Amino acid sequence: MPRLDREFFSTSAPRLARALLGKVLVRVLDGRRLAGVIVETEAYCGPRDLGSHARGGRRSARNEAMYAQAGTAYVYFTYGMHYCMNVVCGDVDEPVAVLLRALEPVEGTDAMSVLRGPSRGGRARPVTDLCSGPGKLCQALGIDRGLNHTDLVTSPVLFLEEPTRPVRLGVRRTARIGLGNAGAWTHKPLRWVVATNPHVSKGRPPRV
DNA sequence: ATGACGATTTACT
DNA sequence: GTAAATCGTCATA
Repeated sequence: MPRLDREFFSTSAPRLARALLGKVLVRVLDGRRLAGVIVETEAYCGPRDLGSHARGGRRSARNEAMYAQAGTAYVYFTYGMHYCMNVVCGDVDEPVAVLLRALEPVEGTDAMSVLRGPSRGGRARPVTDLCSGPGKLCQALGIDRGLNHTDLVTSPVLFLEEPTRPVRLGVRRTARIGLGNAGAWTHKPLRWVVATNPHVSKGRPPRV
């Protein structure tokens, strides 16, 4: 399927967050394709956004990728044990990005299951537990700090594609998950969810 | 140098 | 529902 190009990513965070729903995230690992349809995203809207790592214009080694060109991956480590992946958008030096929060696995689910590790009792994980959260999807696709700054437009191992088939969408917007005190930005509807899809994160069920 | 905390997940009461 | 796990980053001194 055709890859998403630079132009696709060169927009605002809210527009990209909406546009990414239904697109396919592909990770090539050991020559195998691991892929999932994006079903949940969050927009981070620049220096004014008090929920963003770039709030107040913060710029450091950790969030440097947010300032790169559209189509760059921003992967960061958090809580001492999890990675989260963003797709950078906007212009160079403008720190705006979209957090990928959940995928519906479509290729390589067996490999994802291994990467996620055994669930309680050693049984196989339900497929809905493979990529239903920002940390989970990074673990399931083998995404870690080594992929920070990856150019999703040109990389052979991490990129985005159009879906093979049209995706049924029932899009809802809610407040973002897990923010500390983000002031007036805490409750802005900057999370996009395919509400009817069982692979969304458990953070906060969307109203249907 | 030190301490608080985080765009989370999991297990346990 | 509550708490533990676990460590890099950032603010404060």
